Amino acid sequence: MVVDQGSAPDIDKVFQALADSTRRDIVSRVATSEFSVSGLASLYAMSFAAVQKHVAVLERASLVTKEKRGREQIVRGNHEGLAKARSLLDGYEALWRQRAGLIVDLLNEKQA
Amino acid sequence: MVVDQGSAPDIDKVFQALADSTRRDIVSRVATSEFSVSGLASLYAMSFAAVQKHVAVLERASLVTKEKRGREQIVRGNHEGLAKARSLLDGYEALWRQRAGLIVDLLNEKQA
DNA sequence: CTAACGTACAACCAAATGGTTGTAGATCAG
DNA sequence: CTGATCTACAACCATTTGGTTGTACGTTAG
Repeated sequence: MVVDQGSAPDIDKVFQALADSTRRDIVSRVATSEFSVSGLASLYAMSFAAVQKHVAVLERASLVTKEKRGREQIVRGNHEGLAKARSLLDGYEALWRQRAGLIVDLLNEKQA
Repeated sequence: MVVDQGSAPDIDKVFQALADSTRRDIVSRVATSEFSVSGLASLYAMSFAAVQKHVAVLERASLVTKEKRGREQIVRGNHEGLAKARSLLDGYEALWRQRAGLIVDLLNEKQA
């Protein structure tokens, strides 16, 4: 398929991970600096375990990485997942722009 | 501001909508041509009602629009929701590039 | 008019999600 | 060593999600 970049389950994980405002906030914070999991947890009005789960979701989506440092786990932004999502949306954008001048579009109007 | 970035719940809906491969396939198909809901339903190995629900999710996320034509509902791509998601991801990308410690940054990209 | 088609929507179900509390293992400070 | 801190993970709960079937209604074709 034209738009497909990476396997569907992986893309599912990326968008699913981004579909939560707490997780998006974590992504934007770790994009510019490092945080321990507990450092992140102190920012939100929810339990440590809840934040831990959010970080795990982001990690599975390749949007962040964790690295053990002493007794802390340092969370950093990971470009990989973000790039996946962006390239997919760029693909849709390209399709969309392609549509404007497409005569085939008119021919296919009744097609199902 | 040129592009409205949208409220958090709206963004939630867009990413949530994109976190399903059937819905992403619908988005890519209606990006270039029109489909009735039943036309879309014939493409997937699931019930009409299931596809109807997927379209409803996409519509609530402003990723598609529906327009009644006779007894059919014509589904078209809508640029609005897509633009929302893209501008948000572009924002993350910008944060990422602003990040201090650029050497470490580049090393991380090599690994990915 | 009648039958078939396209849609809408409700009710139901299993699984996933987002949160909680509690327990336990490492690691650091004193 | 002891205690505080950071993390991991299990169990539990309410809500949402993604699917189903069934019913109802407007629209088009014959």
